[in-house]
Amino acid sequence: MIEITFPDGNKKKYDKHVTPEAIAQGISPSLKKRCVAAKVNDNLVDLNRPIEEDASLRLITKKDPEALDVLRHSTAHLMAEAIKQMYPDANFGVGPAIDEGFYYDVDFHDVTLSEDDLPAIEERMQSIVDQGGKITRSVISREETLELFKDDPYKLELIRDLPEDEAISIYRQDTFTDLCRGPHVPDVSWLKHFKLLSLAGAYWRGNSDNKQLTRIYGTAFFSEKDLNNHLHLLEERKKRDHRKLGKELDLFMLSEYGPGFPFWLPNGMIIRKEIEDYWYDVHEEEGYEFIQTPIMLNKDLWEVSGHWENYRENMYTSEIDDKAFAIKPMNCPGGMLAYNRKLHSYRDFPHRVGELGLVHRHEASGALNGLFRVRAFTQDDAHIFMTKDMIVDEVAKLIDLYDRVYKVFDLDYHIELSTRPDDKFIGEVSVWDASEKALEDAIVSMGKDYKVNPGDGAFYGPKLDFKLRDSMNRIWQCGTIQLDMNLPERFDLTYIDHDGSKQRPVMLHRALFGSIERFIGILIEHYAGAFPTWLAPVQVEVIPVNLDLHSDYAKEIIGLLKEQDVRAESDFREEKLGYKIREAQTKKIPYQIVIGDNELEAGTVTYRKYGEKKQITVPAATFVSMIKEEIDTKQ
RNA sequence: GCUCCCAUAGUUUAACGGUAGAACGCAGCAAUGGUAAUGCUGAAAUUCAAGUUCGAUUCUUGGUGGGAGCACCA
Repeated sequence: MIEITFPDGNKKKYDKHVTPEAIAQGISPSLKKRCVAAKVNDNLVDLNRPIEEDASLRLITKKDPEALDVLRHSTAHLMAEAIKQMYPDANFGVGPAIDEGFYYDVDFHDVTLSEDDLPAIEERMQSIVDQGGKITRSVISREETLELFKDDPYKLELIRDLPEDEAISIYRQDTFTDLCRGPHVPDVSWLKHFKLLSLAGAYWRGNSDNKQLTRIYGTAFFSEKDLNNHLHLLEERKKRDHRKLGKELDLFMLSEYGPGFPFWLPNGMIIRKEIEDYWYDVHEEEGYEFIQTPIMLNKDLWEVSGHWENYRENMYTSEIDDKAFAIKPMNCPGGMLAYNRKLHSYRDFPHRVGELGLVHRHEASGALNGLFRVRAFTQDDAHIFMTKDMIVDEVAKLIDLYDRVYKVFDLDYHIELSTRPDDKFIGEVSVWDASEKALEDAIVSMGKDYKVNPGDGAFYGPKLDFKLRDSMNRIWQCGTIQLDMNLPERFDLTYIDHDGSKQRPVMLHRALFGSIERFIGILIEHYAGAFPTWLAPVQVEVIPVNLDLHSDYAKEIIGLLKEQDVRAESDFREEKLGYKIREAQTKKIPYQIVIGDNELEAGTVTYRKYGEKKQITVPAATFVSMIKEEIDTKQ
């Protein structure tokens, strides 16, 4: 007999070799039906895997997050089986479950697959499912495995990399056998709701020196409904694509004359200026000073900063008067020069210096993507100089600031702490430990949760990253707070301490939006182009019912709004009311006002808010103060 | 940078290797209106370079740009 401990702490005796499936069945047949896999001593295993000794057991049902991974991994195998049947020469790389689905990397050799081939593979997958079949696991010897996969070069490579003493498991279903750690669903009949989505090249083992395989992406769910919801989400993301909306709303453009160098158009400029003004306001309140450093500086400076050595391939260079210059890829070196222009006292710390700095980086052509990845962008940078014992308070203050600003944009976030890399780092381990502790203390003091990424810090210091979640469930890294132990040394930064001695300040880099360009790209998709009133390029569209009778009153209303700096417009073309209303809607203007005889006589306006159906008539002055309030509070 | 895919008026798009067609937008004319498209008329396009062909938007090669990924991303 062995003893099984359940998640609620209950213990129960079972015969040796009992399977999780049998245990589930014993509890209730309906539970067994919902079970996908099990966690035995925290290892995810198949339901029919016998348990040999005392263990803790957690049954994984369809509701558990791990269950989707199992399902999707099994669907990847199903896809591989279908592909093997259709393309017998295909060789397989790896085929894991990922966040929203799965993929499998396949070497089709001389065959080039296109997206048009995916439906046929899907059909084959479906017919395999229709035939039904168990998925079974077996453990075989290394020699047997090597023999079994002798025609699969990628699998052989994976097998050779497995530790000598590790048991090698394979999974079989019907005609298909794959090297796999598992676990899998017990039966292919579980795999009903899947969809193949796209394909693209992917380097074998993620190394650009290796051959490129064809990666096929797909997704799978337990129910038709979940699958459809996910497909709708993907469609909605496509609809909100900032490149599409940016064109429709005339916010920005890209030209083939400047790949990766965005142009800001009048509408986009309004949004950008609002955000920058807000940034200056809020930082001024927080005690920041502002600078702007040159875009181009002598190569000697980049040698001091280390960029010439470490970042050269991403820098644009030029010559001035026979001297080598580089366009800045980061703002910090210029900021260091500004700091060093004079002596600093501990009394002036923390010394906070902000810069909306335009940087240029030569990104690989294939990396460019709308406003998300560009070659020229504005960092909302700041450098803060202080003493060691100020770190906790200052970082806490920053977290509070970030928290407030992200709320304004209705963006959730979580914090990740990246710590000292294992090998490549500068400075003393004890200093690193203290710095990491300071960052942690700051987070804790603000009552925030965080996740640790061990070894993910930059070589020059630990950092906090702020990962935003948008309305389409995507994660974006925007904010960052990084301690820097490198540049203060390289630029020999100092301050005068109490006792008159020269000391080295602590410095941190921080950005709230990261890149203004990218942040606006995120906002476009987050809001689906329907910006909150304070950001909207046009805030009010005034529509007269009859041009002859109501134009003057329309102009009067616009005058009232403009007096309060509300961006109001009217279209005095000879078009029908319905036409103008439709246009205001397609432009996603927050407020449309219709005025006719009724409004003219009563001195009122009839407004409708974007996204709502109801029409409300109020005195003109009431409307003005209402919208003014909404704009001022950035609702 | 790599693999695959794509490139037609300002925008979205149609055209077996044989006259480039539409919708929106723009301009002109008429219609004067109450919550998502009034009608008529007009101007407006084959990404660039080479090749195959009697003839190329269509086929081939290359350039440029874009997309999906990969790699990259202090």
